[in-house]
Amino acid sequence: MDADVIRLGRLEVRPDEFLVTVDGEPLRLTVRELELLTALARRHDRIVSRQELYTEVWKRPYRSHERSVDVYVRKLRRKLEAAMPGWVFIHTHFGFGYRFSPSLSQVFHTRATPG
Amino acid sequence: MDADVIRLGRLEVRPDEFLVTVDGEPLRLTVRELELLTALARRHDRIVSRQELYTEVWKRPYRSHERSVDVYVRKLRRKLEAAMPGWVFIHTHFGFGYRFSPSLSQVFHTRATPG
DNA sequence: AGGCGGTTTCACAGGTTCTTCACAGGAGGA
DNA sequence: TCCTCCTGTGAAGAACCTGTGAAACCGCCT
Repeated sequence: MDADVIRLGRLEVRPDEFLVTVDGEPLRLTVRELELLTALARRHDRIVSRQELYTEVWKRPYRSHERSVDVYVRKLRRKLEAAMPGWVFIHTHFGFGYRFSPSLSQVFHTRATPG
Repeated sequence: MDADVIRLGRLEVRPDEFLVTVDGEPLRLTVRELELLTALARRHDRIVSRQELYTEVWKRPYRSHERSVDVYVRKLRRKLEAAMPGWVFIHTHFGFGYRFSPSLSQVFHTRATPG
């Protein structure tokens, strides 16, 4: 069932080993965080609904108004940002769900307003 | 229920993936916009009444004087025109409804009126 | 029992999208 | 042409969705 390794640039996810690394350095994640990240990474570059993520990770029926996915997206974003500053990983698709696509943040091109 | 892919020239609609592309580039649509475009594209080259579109997309009974379909046709036309300038996608059939048929705009052949 | 790390739920703030309205513009018939 | 009905369109408030900190909850260990 588990793919061996999901490699996305500097990020590596090894579900079978309960391990995620950035530049080879392990990321300290909890069980839920790891499972959600794995579910997202397996579907990288595709929009995935909360329902699909929830039923896969939490293994129970999804109720609308369920916010656990959002909360764990927040936790993942924080840890991923800390490990790779300036990168964005989890993109929100309003009304649809989330999409996992590591990409350099636009913010890095801003500068002080001239004049 | 959902057809996998609706392909119409440079346009591709993938309802199951919440995705529409033009020349492979994703189009940024909202939920309603995607649903209406999907409903239209599934019936391409046929005239479809507002009532049929409304009951399929909005999933509630249609009232005459309902203008939501018109408003969303406007939104779709704008985004499609931006993605493929010079093309017309949604044709109005006065008194009947709309028809989805990607076609090159007549405007491209106009010139200053002679005489 | 108390502490601890992790998970779930809650509440509110902040955004985005949807619906409705009002008026302008256009089409078709008399 | 004039009248009526239909469609195009911008705008505003309603409705809905997401971000987020923090409290509540839970199982485990000491």
